[in-house]
Amino acid sequence: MKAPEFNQARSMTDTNKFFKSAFSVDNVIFGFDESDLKVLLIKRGEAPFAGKWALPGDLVYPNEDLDTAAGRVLEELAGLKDVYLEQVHTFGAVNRHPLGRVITIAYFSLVKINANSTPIVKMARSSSITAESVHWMSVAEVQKAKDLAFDHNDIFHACFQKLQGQVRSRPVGFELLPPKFTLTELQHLYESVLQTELDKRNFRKKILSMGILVDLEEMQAGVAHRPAKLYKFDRNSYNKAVADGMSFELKESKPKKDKEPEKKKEVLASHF
Amino acid sequence: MKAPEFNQARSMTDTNKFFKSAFSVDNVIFGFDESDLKVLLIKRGEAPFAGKWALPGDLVYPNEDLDTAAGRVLEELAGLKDVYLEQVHTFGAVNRHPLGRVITIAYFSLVKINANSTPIVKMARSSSITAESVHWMSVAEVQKAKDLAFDHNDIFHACFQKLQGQVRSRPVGFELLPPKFTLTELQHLYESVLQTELDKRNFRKKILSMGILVDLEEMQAGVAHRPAKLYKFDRNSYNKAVADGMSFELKESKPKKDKEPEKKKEVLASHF
DNA sequence: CTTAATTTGTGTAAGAAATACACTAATTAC
DNA sequence: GTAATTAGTGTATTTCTTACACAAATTAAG
Repeated sequence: MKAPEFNQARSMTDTNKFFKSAFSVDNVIFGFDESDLKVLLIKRGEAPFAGKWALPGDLVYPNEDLDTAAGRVLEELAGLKDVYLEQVHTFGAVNRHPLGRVITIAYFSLVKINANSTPIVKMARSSSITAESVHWMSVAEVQKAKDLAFDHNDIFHACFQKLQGQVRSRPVGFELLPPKFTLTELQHLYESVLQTELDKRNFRKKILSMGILVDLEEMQAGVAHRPAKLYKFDRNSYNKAVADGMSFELKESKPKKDKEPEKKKEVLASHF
Repeated sequence: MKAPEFNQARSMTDTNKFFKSAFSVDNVIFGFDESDLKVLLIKRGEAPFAGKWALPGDLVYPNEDLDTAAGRVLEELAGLKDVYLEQVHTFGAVNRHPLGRVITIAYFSLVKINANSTPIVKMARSSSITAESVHWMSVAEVQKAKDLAFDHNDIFHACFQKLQGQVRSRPVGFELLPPKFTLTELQHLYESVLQTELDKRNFRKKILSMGILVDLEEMQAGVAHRPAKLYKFDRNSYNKAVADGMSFELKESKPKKDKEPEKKKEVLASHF
């Protein structure tokens, strides 16, 4: 496995062989639409895997930092800058790419779909990302179908798991919401990401007790029912609260109204 | 790092700029010695950074998986196989390596220093890792000095943080202990990794209540005081417990016997 | 302009988990 | 056999988590 290939490579006159490897970034772009968690996928226009859905990604330029490359994918694909971006894992199985040794650094990013009329799916002309089409697909669907190109099912899975972990322990959920949001929207977001149900009163009590939301003294407009208060996330308060030892962890689950009480309750929060 | 190969690469005719890059793995190898958490470092024998301490690492062979490469570093350096290994983060700043574009995938691994007379620091003759010497250095020292080669201070920091997180939420601590251990040893391990003090009675209550340790009905030998019971970690019980919703999280801190009660108590467990 | 439909917003009691804390028991070294 | 050292153990208090139901605000439809 090691020495032979290596020596072979070293003694080869064609030094290209040894360096016939490259690295790419792939980006699992999450968005939250009304009440559904979605991922942005591209339909591949060329081989390999032509016609298959895949994660947007690109080779990293020789002079480009990894985070920059991941951000570029987002910008070229959707015209979005300054987006929450987090590196997750590097996938480097020898045969993961049919055309050669390409390892890929996986990122996830969080964007506000609703923000202001979704400029998404406007690929820059200059982009080196080739896609036949671009589509927001529901996370549940991607999870079920497991039909992405390359090893992108694994990558998606790792990134979604990472997102779930982060959302439970860091204030990243807000990145998926518009700046002003209602507590119900926030709760639905958590429910989508954690794929569970939460108790309304307990959720509100907990999140408000952290003192990281500001009541904007403003009401939701244009809804056909009692309007909700609008809040925003306040990063300063958050930083202070953390410095004072505030701890965040969402764990609760709604009672199952099924037949029996089943086994245990604690569906969530099985750390360890 | 691997100067020869790399120079070869640089001198090659620039057929393909995209492939003029390489990837390496770097491995933060943790060990627990009596009561001290340590890291295995190498002293570099050649430029760049000759004479500096660095993390052991190597270029990844063209036909080698990333995890395999990280494992190989361990094996060549210390003759250790089947060691706990976890990928942490990929560092790819354009100028992180003075000789060219080399991104590195960082791993941490957990080894049992005491196990049976520490075969560590016996570099395989065949190894392509060049080091003048190898040394177990205390984590605290590395943290304080911040004097490692390349961007290895950042890498070390990321890996140590990851270890701290994992140890709080997964049963990885046992990888640092011999198969049979006392509860006090286990507690000291946690204290070293989390850099805090824990309350003896609460620690025992908690860890025993999880039902993941087996009392070996055997006593510590060769100590000049009351001998302690020996335990081992039982992975089956652990898996069962997790399936039943058992949750692990270590949070407590010992009372400070300082002057004042200071601000808050909860020094640990500031997730979020 | 009344009624139906929808969603918001709120409190409390019971149970579970976390925390703080100090002395006796077992062993070896001298 | 006495001193030194570390192991081992229980409880009360406080804090956090959980379970749970109804009145208030608004729009849409008749």
